[in-house]
Amino acid sequence: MSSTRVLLLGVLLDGPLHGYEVRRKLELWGADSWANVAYGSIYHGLSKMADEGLLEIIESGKGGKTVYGITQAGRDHFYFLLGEYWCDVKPIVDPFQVAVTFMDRMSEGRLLALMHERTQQLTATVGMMARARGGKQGFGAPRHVDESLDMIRSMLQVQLDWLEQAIPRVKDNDLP
Amino acid sequence: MSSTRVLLLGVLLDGPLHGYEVRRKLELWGADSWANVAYGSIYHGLSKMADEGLLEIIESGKGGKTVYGITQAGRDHFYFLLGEYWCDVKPIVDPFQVAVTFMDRMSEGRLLALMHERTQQLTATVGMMARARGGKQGFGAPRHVDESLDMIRSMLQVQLDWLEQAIPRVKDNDLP
DNA sequence: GATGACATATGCAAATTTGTATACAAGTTT
DNA sequence: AAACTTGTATACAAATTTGCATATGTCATC
Repeated sequence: MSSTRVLLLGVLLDGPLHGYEVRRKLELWGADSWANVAYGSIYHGLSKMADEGLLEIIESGKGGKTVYGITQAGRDHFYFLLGEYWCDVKPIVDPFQVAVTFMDRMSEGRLLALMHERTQQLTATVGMMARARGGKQGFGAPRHVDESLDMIRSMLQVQLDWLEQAIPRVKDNDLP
Repeated sequence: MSSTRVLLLGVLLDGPLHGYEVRRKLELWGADSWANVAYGSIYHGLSKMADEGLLEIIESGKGGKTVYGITQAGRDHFYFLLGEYWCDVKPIVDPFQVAVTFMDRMSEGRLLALMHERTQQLTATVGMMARARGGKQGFGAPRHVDESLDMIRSMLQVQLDWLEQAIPRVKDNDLP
């Protein structure tokens, strides 16, 4: 199961919002770099949870915006899910590892070229994230959302470190 | 988009297999700890890609097993996707960061309890992964799949390191 | 006041994923 | 050998996600 529901419920804890405001808040938090919420899913998620009684429709804009608020059942469910997310070690989904899995399917030349290319991409991304740090508070984002971004940055650093030691190994035919 | 397609195509590179064999191979590679392939999706993915000409049905078992092989179009598509996975820095989806995002929604007591609980869970998981390292080669898994598991272990270590420095900060009211 | 460029805001069909039900073979216990 | 557990193997309905199509508002500029 994805994290869409917790995110939607969590965003609504402080008061009713309509779909687009939810989206903005998630963007502000940088959720797109550590969660997987396609913005199209927001509207489905909201209306589904309203059906289930976790949310209620505050203002049904016929043709316009629909404002959703969280119900007590919704709050309860949120705290239940939150507890799970804290306790359970769920798998971290890293698309790069799919690439690594098939590193033996390419010629050494192509592999090394791609490894260098990725090193550059990663360095740029990590640098950008470091600079972006703290820039969101001005727009009302809580201070601790930066903690998530720091962790993501460290995880990208793990990829960088791996590349750094793997490149010489590939050259020495120690890998794959 | 998820990584189901590359994984299925990649698993079939070496020769035709039926659905359950694909599943076993992915399990052997430890794919469930860094990818998100529900085993139910395998059958859909295979038959869909067969429709699209990326795979071909080698042996259509009416009522029994269906064996799929990769076509040239499938190989081409695989290498195209693989290039993308190497170059593009796609978001790492980490469910724990959802938990961190809402750390300000709990009492300090409960938060600290959950942080300790997670520290323990993580320590256990990391230990298990360290011990499991290398144990799969005996069953025909390529040596470099361990590289993925190492990276995942390091990423879990990032969570541990974060917790270690965050716990005192919470106690000092420096967080959230 | 027309034009264009953006930001705001939602909905939906098509594609995908999930969880579970099903079936049968093989082994093993009683 | 009947009654079980376990492993093998697939399919499917229901739920979810995705990418895109569709409006509408607004602000500047010519």
